[in-house]
Amino acid sequence: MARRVTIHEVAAEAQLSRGTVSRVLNGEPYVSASAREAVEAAIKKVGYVRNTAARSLATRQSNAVALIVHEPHSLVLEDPNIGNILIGTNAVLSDADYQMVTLMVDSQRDSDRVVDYLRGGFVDGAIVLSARTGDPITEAIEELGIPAALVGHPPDLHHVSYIGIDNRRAAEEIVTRLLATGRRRVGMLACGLDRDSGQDRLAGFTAVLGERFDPALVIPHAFYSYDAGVAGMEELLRRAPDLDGVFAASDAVAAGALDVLHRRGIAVPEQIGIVGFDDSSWATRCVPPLSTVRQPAETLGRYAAQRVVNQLRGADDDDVLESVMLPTEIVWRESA
Amino acid sequence: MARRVTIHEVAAEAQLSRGTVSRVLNGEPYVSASAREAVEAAIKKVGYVRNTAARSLATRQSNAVALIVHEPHSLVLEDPNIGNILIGTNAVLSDADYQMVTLMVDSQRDSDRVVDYLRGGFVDGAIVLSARTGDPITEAIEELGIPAALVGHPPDLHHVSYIGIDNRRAAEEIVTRLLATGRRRVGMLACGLDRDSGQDRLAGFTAVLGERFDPALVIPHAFYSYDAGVAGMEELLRRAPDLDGVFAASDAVAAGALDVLHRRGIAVPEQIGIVGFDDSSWATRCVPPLSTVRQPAETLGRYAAQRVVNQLRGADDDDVLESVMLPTEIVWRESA
DNA sequence: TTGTACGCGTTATCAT
DNA sequence: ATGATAACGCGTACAA
Repeated sequence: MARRVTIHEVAAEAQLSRGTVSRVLNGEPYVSASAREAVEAAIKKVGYVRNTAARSLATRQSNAVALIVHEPHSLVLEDPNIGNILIGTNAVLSDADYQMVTLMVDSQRDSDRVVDYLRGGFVDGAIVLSARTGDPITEAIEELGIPAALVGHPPDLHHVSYIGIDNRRAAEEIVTRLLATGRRRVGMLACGLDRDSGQDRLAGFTAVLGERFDPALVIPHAFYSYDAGVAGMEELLRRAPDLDGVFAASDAVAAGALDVLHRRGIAVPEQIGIVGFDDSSWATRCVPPLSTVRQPAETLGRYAAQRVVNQLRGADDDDVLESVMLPTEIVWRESA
Repeated sequence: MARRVTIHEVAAEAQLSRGTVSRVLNGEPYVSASAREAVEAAIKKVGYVRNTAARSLATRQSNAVALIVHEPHSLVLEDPNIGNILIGTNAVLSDADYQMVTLMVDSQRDSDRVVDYLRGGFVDGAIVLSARTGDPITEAIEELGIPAALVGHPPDLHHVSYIGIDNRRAAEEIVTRLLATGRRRVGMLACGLDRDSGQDRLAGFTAVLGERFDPALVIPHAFYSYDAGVAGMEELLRRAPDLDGVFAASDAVAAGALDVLHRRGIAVPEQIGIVGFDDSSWATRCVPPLSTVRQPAETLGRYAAQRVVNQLRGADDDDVLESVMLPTEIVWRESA
C-alpha cells in the first residue's frame, strides 16, 4: 500500500467536499458539470488513486473473483485444458470488469491460506477447478455463501453449481466408433481414477465393450501423462499381443502409446487403432494424427465465470444453481 | 465479503474488550492465559474470522504478492518455463506466508485493471514476467515504489531488480558445441525477436559463427512454437540444401524441425545436427532426444520471490536492487 | 495486563 | 447539487 493521497486532498484542491469527490469518482448523478471538471482536474493534479481496501471496507465488495486451481503444480503444467479454461474465465470476468485472481493450491499450507483469503473478503466470488470432495476450500465457499462455480467436478454441495462435460458419454461415443472400425480386442490406458472424470471415462469404456470387456486390459495410472502412455502401452502389449485397439484417457497418454508402437514397428491404424481425449495440441502433432474427443475447455471457463458474474449481479438463485454439461465432439483423424 | 461477525461480538462473548481480542488475534504478548483462552473459545463459538479489508486499511498491507504474467494467454500455454517459474515463486511466497495472486494481462483492459489493482493496495509486492519496455504496469510499480522483481527482461527502471539468464552466453555455448561436432553450414530458427531474450540468442549465434554466418540462414518467427519449427525448417532446407546444423530457439521449435527432417528421411544427427533451448519436456520426447540448454526456470521464480520477500521485510535497498543472471547448463543428448 | 478512543480512506445517509 | 457526518472493522497508542 503506497499511496498517500486521499480524497481529502482532492476535495481541498477542488474546493469541494469529500462527498462530491466520491460521487464523481463513482460516476453518480447529481453532480454539476463544473464540479465534475474541478474534481477531475484536482485528481490529476494531486495524483489521486482510490484506496481499494477502504473502498472494500465501505462497500463490502472487492470486484475480484478467485480462480482456484486445486491441483499439484506439476499437473497443472501438463493439463492442456487448464490453460484454455483460464482464457475463457478471464475473458468473461474481464468484460464484466472483475479482476481474475488465480490462486494455486498445492499443499495444506496453501489451502489454509486460500481459505483465509476467501474469508478475508478479498474476492467477491470464486471458481474452483477440479475441487475434491469435502475439501476445506469448497466447504469454506459454501459456508460463506459466496457466489461460486465448480468446473470439472460435480458438487456434493447443494449451493454451488457445476459446469462440466459428460465424460462417460463422451467415452462411450468414441469407443463405439473405435469398435466400429472393426476392433475386437481393445484396451484402455486409464488415468486419474481418483477423480470422477477418470472414473467416468472408464465407465463409458466398460459399458460399450460389454461382453468383450476384459479387466486385464485396463492399465491404470495416476496422471494423464506422456510417460503413463509409454509405460501403459508396453504393459498392454505384454498382456495382450493380439491387441488391436486402444482408448487412451488423454491425448498425451495416446502420444506416449503411439511412440511405443512406432518403436516396435506396429502400424497405426492398420494393426492397432488408437483414440485419445481432449483434442489438445498433441492430437495434431502425433503421427498419425489422433482421433479424439474435443473438450470445450475455454467454453467451460466462460460458463463458469458467467455463472459467478450472474450471481454477483443478483440473478435468481434457481437460475444460477442449475448445473450444466457442455457437449463434446468427436474429431476423427487417422489414428483409428 | 460475506462475514458479519466482528471483533465486537467476540469481545462481548468473552467478556473482554476489543483491544484484548485484537491482541490475541495477532499473537501479541501481554495477554493473560485466561483471557487468551476465553477469546479463543469465543472466536470458535461465534465463528469469527477477521475482515482483511479492514485489517488492510488499518495496517496498510495485504500480505499478498502479485505474479503478473504479461503475455498473450495463448503464449502462456505454450511456454514451458512459465509453469516452473510459477512453482518456484509460489513455494517461496507460501513459505513466507504471502498469498500469491496471479494476474494475467492479455489486453489493454486487463492492463488497466491490473494497474488499478496494484494501486488499490491489494498486494504488497509484485513479480513481473517478461515485462515490456515502458509498459504501464511496470511504470506503475516503479511510481508506487512497491517491492518488485522482474523476470526475464532487464529493467530500464532503476528501482526494480531483475532475475534472468544470460541468453547470449547460453546461445554461444551451445552453438560452439554444435560447431565442434563438425558442422559447417548452420542455420537458426529464431523466435521472439521483439524481446531481449530472442535478440540475445540470435546475437550469441551470430557471434560464434563469425565468418561463417549467413543472414539468409536465419529464419525468424514471432512465437516459440512447434509450428514455427515446421515452417522454419522447410524454409531453411529450401534455402540451403547443404545444411548440416540447426540452432532452434526453443525445444518446441526444434521438435517441429525434427519432424520435418523425419518426413524427408534426413537422418539426425548423422546428416543434420540440431540443438534446442529450455530443456523442456519436449527435449526427451523427441527422437532422437534433444541436445539443449537447461534453463533454471523454477530457481528463477524462487529468486524473484525471495527478492520481493526480502524487500518486504525491509532488507537493504542496495542488496535488493542488484540484478542476477542465473547460470544455464548444456544438456548434451543425441540430436547433435 | 486490560480498556478506551482515535485513525485508516471510502461510501452512504442525512440535511441543506 | 452539495456538504457534514456516521458507519465499515480493525490496529494501536495511551491511559488505567
